[in-house]
Amino acid sequence: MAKAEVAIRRRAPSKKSLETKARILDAAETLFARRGFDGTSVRDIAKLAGVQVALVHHHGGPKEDLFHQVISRRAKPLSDLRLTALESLKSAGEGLTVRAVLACFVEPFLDRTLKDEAPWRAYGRLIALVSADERWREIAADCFDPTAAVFVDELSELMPEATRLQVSSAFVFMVSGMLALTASSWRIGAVAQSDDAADLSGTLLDFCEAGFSSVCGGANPSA
Amino acid sequence: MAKAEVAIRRRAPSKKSLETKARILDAAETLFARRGFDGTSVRDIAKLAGVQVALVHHHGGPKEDLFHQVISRRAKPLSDLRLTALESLKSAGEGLTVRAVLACFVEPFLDRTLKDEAPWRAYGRLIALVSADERWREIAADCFDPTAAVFVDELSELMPEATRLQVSSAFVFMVSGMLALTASSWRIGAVAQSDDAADLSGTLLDFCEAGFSSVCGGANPSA
DNA sequence: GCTTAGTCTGAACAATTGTTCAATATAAGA
DNA sequence: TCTTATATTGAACAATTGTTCAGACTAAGC
Repeated sequence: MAKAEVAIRRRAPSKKSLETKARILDAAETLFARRGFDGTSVRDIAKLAGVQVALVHHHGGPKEDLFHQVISRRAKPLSDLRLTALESLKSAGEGLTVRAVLACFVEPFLDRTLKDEAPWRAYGRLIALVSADERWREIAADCFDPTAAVFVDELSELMPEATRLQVSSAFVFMVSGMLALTASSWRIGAVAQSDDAADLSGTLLDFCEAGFSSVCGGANPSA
Repeated sequence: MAKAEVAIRRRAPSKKSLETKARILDAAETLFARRGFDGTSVRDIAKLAGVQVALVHHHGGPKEDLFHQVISRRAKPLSDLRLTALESLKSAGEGLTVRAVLACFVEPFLDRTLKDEAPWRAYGRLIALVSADERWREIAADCFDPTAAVFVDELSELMPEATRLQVSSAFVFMVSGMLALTASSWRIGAVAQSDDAADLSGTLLDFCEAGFSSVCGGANPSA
């Protein structure tokens, strides 16, 4: 991350400067999502944010740091949404099914990236990009792996017969389906007409619930 | 595609020149897969191929055309593998199950991108990139949609209760899982130790067979 | 109100980008 | 063998890239 994070601040950043930084991150998020890291220039970001090129560096540091900041900015809130959903499900005492746990992971993401405001839509596509590119492995590990581990643990407890590899594999399949919905739902040809996001989300859960039970259920794993 | 494709040839290309072109496409494939379209420069490709920069243009045309050629070069053979597998399955008279049809689509791809030679591994990652980026929608439609349509048709016949949207959605989930295995199997933490590709391929089929039967089976779709 | 850390501007840097062109070497077709 | 279409070279083009810097502006903290 940028050295600005480490430097000793003698004055609190003004509200206006915080707004500027947010505007820069928003612009970067939009463009990185649309054209990828290498397809986006710092100048494009500056132009969209309505600021000078040097100001992007001032607030975001080198381009790679800026990218990292864009990813991590929404990662924490997203993880919180997922983990609190899981916590409240567990504290409910009943209904702790595989499907319900999967929903705690999938729905906070899809609710925002499919239906909600534009920034989250862009962020969704961006996550799909990051997850597909081994180049950003560190960023992905930093921002998403801890929460994913919690869910894999929970699922493993719910399906004690399954090996860790089986649960992890099924989890990756589910994540890939979730990201496909956000980033390339246009692949589902007819989907354009039916804009009911809840349907897609539900279909994904149907698909993955059955998939998990098949892969991680009590069936003979070697046959 | 390049105008070179349209131009009237008065002489057959020499064997050496065909080799050069193949070498350029190989280099482009490797680098595009590793760093994406924008992250790869024509000069990088030329250097890896051991030729002059201008020669890349001579054989591949503009960068976008070169990219298109790299994708389509292996698309035809791949489609043939899938379609002949499906044909021989159908002509066998029996065993025409959902899982068997899915295997006809998945296995020709995973067998090569997971186990086989390096060029196919790179190609697999490249397809994942193309599929995730709406920018290459035309290329993807050109190279893969026709074959995909055949399989969706076949699956729809096997599961007549399902709507086209349900089959398409499930199919997209399966494709996304398949691409995740090729391009980001590192996401499955422990997978590095078990290098048995057949296991992953089989796990994906288990997962998707159950998913299809859940989403496209006779269950009440609106409840 | 003064001081100055922090914000912002405008311009410039060197490096790299995709593409083009004239000239040379090579080999296919007569 | 001779002609010439094609393959290949080397150099150059203008445009864009990420980054930096000195100076002007603004407002936070005394």
